[in-house]
Amino acid sequence: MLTRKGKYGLKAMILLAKEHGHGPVLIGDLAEREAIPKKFLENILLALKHRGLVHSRKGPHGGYQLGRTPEKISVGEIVRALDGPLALVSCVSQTAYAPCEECVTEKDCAVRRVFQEVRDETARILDGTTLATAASMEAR
Amino acid sequence: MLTRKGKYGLKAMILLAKEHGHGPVLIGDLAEREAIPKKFLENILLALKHRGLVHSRKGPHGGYQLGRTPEKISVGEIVRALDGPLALVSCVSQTAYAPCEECVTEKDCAVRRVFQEVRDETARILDGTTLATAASMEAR
DNA sequence: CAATACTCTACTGACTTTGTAGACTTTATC
DNA sequence: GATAAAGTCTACAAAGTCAGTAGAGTATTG
Repeated sequence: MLTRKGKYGLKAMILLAKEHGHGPVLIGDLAEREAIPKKFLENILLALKHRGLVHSRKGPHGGYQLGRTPEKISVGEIVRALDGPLALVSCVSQTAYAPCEECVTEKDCAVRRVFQEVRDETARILDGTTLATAASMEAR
Repeated sequence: MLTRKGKYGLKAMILLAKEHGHGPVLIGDLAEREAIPKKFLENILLALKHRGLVHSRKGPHGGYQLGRTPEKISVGEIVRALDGPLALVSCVSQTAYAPCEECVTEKDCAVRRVFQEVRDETARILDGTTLATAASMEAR
């Protein structure tokens, strides 16, 4: 499941993509426009900031902006930053590989092979979709 | 994430597929061969039984067998039975659709569109892989 | 300096996951 | 029909995760 954290984060990032080039947006504005609890969104944006996906400015006229242009930020990056690896089993994760404890024969584990394919397709879609694409899907 | 329940269930089912036609297999044997806690596996097999994916026989010479031939049971069915819907967001689930509470404009929600595609690909792979295929991936 | 706005850590309640316990039912065999 | 084998079912518990809140701290503008 995509957690609320991930969903909220994606929605906020898409909104920031739409506002890209128009100066920083306040957490409060983001929270209100997307109906996200403000304090929760603070945590989310902070995590995104630590990954360099957003930049922030404090003080009056502060707020958040995308860390890169919308064309250069993928949905996959955001999901990984907030919800962790895309892989459904750790033994097929690219970003957080870990062998299954009990799995002796990883090489020919059918579960692994099938979920490797799922991961690859998921990554293809999510890493192939940028914020620019996502933003353009929505009516203004 | 695929839960342990799902992973254990898949492994047990693949083993049952390999043993298909050779009579019932004991829970204890399944548990030992796949290093699954026996009591936990009981619950898992029970859930699979309630979905008709396995048949059981009590008493001496009892045990579990597949409810259908390995060609007619998909990995997707097993995952759904044990871990629930494949969709990462409820608003794109085929088996358990539910609109996002906060989402006003479902029609042009970019998150939804992207995860719709992910769900469809995931379902294509998992529903398209049968236990027969999975079993044949593994060396005997 | 005062107000604005982001930063960071820690906490909490609810829920889910991963098991375990134990009493019960059915079936085969002697 | 007694006995042992084996699955059935409900309930419980510990640990972990999720969703959200609290509050003190820091940087910036004017």
